[in-house]
Amino acid sequence: MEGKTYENKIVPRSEDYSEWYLSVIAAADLATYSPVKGCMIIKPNGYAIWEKVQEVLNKEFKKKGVQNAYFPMLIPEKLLTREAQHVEGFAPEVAVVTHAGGAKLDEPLVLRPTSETIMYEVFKDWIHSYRDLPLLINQWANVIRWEMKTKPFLRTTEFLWQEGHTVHKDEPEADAYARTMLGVYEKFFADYMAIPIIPGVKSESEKFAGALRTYTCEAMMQDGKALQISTSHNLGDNFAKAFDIKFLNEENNEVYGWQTSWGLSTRSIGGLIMTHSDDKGLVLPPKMASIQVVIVPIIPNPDSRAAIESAAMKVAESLGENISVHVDVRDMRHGEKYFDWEKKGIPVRIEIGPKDIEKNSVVIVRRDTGDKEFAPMENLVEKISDTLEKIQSNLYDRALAMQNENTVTVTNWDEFTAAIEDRKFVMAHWDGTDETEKSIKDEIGATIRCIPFDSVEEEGSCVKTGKPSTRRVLFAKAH
RNA sequence: CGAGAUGUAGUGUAACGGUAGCAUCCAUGCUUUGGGAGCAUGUGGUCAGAGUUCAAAUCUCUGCAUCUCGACCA
Repeated sequence: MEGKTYENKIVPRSEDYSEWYLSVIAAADLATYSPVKGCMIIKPNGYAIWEKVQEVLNKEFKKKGVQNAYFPMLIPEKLLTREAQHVEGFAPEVAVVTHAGGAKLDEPLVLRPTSETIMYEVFKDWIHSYRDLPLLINQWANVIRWEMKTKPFLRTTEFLWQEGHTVHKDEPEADAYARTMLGVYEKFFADYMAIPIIPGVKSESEKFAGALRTYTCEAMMQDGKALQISTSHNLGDNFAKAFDIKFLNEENNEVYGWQTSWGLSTRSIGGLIMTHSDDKGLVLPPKMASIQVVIVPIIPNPDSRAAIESAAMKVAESLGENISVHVDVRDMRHGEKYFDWEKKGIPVRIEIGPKDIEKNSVVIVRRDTGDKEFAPMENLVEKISDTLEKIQSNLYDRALAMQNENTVTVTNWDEFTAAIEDRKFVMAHWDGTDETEKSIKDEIGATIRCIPFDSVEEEGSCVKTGKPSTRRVLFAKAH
């Protein structure tokens, strides 16, 4: 991926949303372009966010009985072609290895675009009895999808993700599990990423290639566009039949397994950036920040440096182990340090200078609001913990308010097109056909993001065709 | 892959066919220090190849790359 570099300048959101996004990534030093087109180098600041994602999700997965494993990146081509819809969906974006070891391969190997096929090829040998079920496996991996157009985090040729794959004894259990895992994602986004999402079901045309049903988390970015930020699929017995995943049930009958798969990728970091950041740069929710508090010593003259820095260290120690803190002792002017940490999104800044030491207090500055206040040194731990919690909930509330303000319900085509052009999330009736969905997409560029779980059943008529409809679905332009 | 645009230090920009310059960044030194410091010195560049010309960053051709817009997508 080649492209413009932005150095330290943040392009205002109002000017160009896409450039703003790229400039925030550059300023916070999260990622950079790779010599390979479409790929991205995730730098330490960006990878630290991914490590947080891994930490939190692994904990949640364990609670649900999921075990981590790892499968090869190279998949024999004929495995990929086993499930008809799956091949059709992925064929255009698969990269293939044709030569290795100095010779042409007898059978080409594909670089995994997802791991259903290679996993299920061995799952069939792991499962013999209903007592082996459910099988709950997750892997953290990279995958390759040869996309036409890429953008850091949101869409890259190679990306990191976790993909969970399960086998169950019947369809209801599989469906419930797919829903459960979507719930894990929903909770993760709400509680950690501070991103409010709209959970729901994908329409037929938007569902995963090979799935019976796809559940999704859709989030609204600050430009009003939707981001599909994670998905969970009920695969039915489509793959089980293609890969011969069978077991003996309680009645001693040989039956097919019922499967799910669910994934969350580095795209979620893109969603994090686009949800909270501002014209000063990245804004990290405290629970996703590897550094939650930065202490900047204010040094009026070189002679006072040692004393003030040691005072700053003491404050850092006093915050204890539950708050991650960094003392910035670089040889820079403090003003420059402020800007540096602001663009990196660190939630709280503590300033400590001679006047503060004299008064036995510090200055606390919030990244989300910019609010500055003096805080006495006593009870500083409580004060900081409290501030971090406030920032976490404020970010969520702010994003939720934005989503609510920009979600509208419409009844006719004029209202519909006006709202879509105005970058709203639009709840509208739809006749349920692929043709109507496609014609809406072709005409105005909006797609059905999902049929929200909380969409109530009601009589209505499709905004495009006027045909009868039983519930409203969520339309929006998507990233 | 189709259509259009653009390629000059790390970055951002100048130069009629005639000495490649400015700013920033980086490095060094001094002075500064409660919100992006100042001065001095220094390192570093015409996308690649061919052609036209006394002379090419500039004109022509080819290639490559990037950007914007479409088709694809977690």
